Amino acid sequence: MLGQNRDDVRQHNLSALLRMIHQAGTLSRSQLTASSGLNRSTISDLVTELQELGLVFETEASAAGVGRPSLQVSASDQVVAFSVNTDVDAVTVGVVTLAGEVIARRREPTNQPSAEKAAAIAAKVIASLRAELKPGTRIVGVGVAVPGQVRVADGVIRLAPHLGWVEVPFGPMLSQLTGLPVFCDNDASLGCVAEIIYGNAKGFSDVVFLFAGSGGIGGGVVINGQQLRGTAGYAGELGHVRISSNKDKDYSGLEGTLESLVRRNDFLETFKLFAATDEELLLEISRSNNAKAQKLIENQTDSLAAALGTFVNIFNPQVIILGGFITGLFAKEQQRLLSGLKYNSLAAANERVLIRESGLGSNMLMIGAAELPFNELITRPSTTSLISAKAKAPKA
Amino acid sequence: MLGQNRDDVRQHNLSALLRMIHQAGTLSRSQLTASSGLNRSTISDLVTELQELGLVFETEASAAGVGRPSLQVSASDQVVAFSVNTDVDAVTVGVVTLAGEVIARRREPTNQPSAEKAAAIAAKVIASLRAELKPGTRIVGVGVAVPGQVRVADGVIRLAPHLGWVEVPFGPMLSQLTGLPVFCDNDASLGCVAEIIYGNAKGFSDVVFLFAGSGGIGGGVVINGQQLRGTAGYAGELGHVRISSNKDKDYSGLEGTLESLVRRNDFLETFKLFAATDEELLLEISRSNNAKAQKLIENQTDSLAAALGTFVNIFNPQVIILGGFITGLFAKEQQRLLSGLKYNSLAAANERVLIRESGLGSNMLMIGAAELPFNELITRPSTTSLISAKAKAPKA
DNA sequence: AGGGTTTTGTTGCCTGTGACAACATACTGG
DNA sequence: CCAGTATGTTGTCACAGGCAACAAAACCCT
Repeated sequence: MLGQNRDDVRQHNLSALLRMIHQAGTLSRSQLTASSGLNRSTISDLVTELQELGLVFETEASAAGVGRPSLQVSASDQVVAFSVNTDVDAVTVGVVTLAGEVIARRREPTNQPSAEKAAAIAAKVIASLRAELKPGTRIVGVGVAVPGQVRVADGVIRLAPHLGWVEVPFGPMLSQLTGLPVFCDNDASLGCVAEIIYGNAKGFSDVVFLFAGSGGIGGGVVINGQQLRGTAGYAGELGHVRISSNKDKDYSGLEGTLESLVRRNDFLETFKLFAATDEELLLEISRSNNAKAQKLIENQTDSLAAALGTFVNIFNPQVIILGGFITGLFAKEQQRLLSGLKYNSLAAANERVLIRESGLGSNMLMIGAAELPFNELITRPSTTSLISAKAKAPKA
Repeated sequence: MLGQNRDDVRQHNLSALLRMIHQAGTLSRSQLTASSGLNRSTISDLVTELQELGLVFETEASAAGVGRPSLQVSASDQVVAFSVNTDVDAVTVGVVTLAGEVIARRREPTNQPSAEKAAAIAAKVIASLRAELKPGTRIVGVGVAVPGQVRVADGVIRLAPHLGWVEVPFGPMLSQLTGLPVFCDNDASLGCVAEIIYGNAKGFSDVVFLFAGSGGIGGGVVINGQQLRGTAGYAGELGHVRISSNKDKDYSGLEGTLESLVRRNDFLETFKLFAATDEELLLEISRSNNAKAQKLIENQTDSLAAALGTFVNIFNPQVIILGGFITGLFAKEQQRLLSGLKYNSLAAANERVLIRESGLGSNMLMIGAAELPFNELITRPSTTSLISAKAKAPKA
């Protein structure tokens, strides 16, 4: 349907306003008027509708400046989404408000859970968090961040190597257990979205995101404001980009890739650590002073630079966001990384690119995953149905 | 301006219809009704407006089937764009109608022309072709395909290594000489667009295009129906993707890239040719039977496969279109290429990807370049001004 | 040949949406 | 307290597309 009829305009404008409010948290009506280009009276009408839908609320202005103070429009904190991150060592569940705030988070340690087990854990925590929600709170749905390749359309995990999941319909499973709509996507892609809305890529439209955790290297890309997903949702696998003729294989079995060359485990071995949090590892990297460690840092920095060069040539982004232990390489060997990047990319494309560290820390995936159900709501504000927190029959 | 007002709807629908007609050449009103989702009466109204703008014309149906025959709506062949391709050995200028037909083409041989010289040649040929246009013909503008990095916004060529152009405002130069609006873009990007509209990628929304000519390897990418351009228009430099630790440099000075490993000149040397057209070279590749040539073909096929694997991991496209001499590798070593691609990419992403040869031949760049001005017209059908072919004061 | 059926174009009317202008409201600053 | 400025509110208006009824042009069957 390429045509657009009358009703679509209303939907579009309602959606555009809600998106602005969601991303900013709070905006004045006059700001909405200015940045939407719509008439004052139209904004008034649309905001009233959003209010009636229970998605936003208005508050008196804290007058500052000449003229009549504009009403402040805020995203409702009575509208929430659950976010789930299934990782090798834990299942983490969060509650995120439409205003973008993480109001609860619970981490359930486990060890390489099967999909069934992870879904059961997630459903249990969701039920418990749901019971604690304030009365009147309504739920949009559940967003799941998975370290692996996800078929976004139907929530099937095609391959999550560290979890050992192959072709698992995790989305439907969790939906069955919770009775809520569930949306799944790759963790790094969601991290990228979160960084753009609330983090260090805020406001940028062309962003490359690279996250290096214990589960290898994941990537997320946003181009012209749109998430790169590809035909089936498997795009953006930046860790599996081949940059070397090396025969080392990565976790997905591919040779000479970024993930096969920039490895967290190499650092753990060199520092003689069995396990470490990202914070501990970053500290070790920053204060390392022996030759062997330095050599490792330099080699990995060079590999990272080669990959970043390729990304710059392919995407010509405004900013590259680094997350996980590779931020340590950036911090310690910034000059080497930047000159390597220059060396491996075209001048036209690399001259304006910014490199930044991830800015959201541990809430990143919670926020990113919640964007999945929120995005449904924001795209169709007046037709998406919300579910009451206390949907089950209350005891008399 | 995220908001959308009443007038935008009309523009949007007008634009959507014109785009459909442009791509199909001719469509019946009922087809327009069906695929736009708009009402019959609305279509009637919109088509009338497009007709009044002189962009389309209607003809009686060649009745086939029950029911009243639907009027056929065709793109006007009185509305044309000039396309220009500046290459190392020639400047080629074409005239393309809004229906997508190349009605004239002229090739002016030259030798590594300066930007000034190329612009002068192009302007001269445009003037001569313009004089031959049928009276009543109107011109949309000029589209230029350049083998190099182009800042799309203002038509500045940042670097065209083979032409030796650095930071040249070719667009403004040619606009000055012709008095027409001029739009520039990278040649391979335009080839990709052409293949999607009229060629072997017709109808696909996620396409990777790779063209290997005498000027190295260029790439074009379309994601979700949108051309990948990046912040400044330098995205899609697929030839400069690093796939090896090799120290060989490509034409832009980058090491270990696809372009440094898959080289036309290697074939010319092996076949002891000084120069050859693509057709001649493809013939040589297809009938080569000595061990040395075979080894070369296999090596280059492997390099190509590694790069394609990376593209599949990054973009998860529906189809990859190959153009230039690498189609010879695909034709001769298809199995090797496909299994190499599988080896170098994730199963989820590679399982459905198609590989095809370019289908437009020598008109590809003419069509692609013409899309640049046409796209302006199609985006804003009622406000874009067209220029009469005989704009100069006629002699009494 | 002619009436029935099907599909499409045309016309006039209707509804909903955003623009606009006039007015009301709420603040600052002298 | 009044001028100035910015914003919210209200009623009217213009205009785009939907819709229904009718006309037109083909096919099909008897």
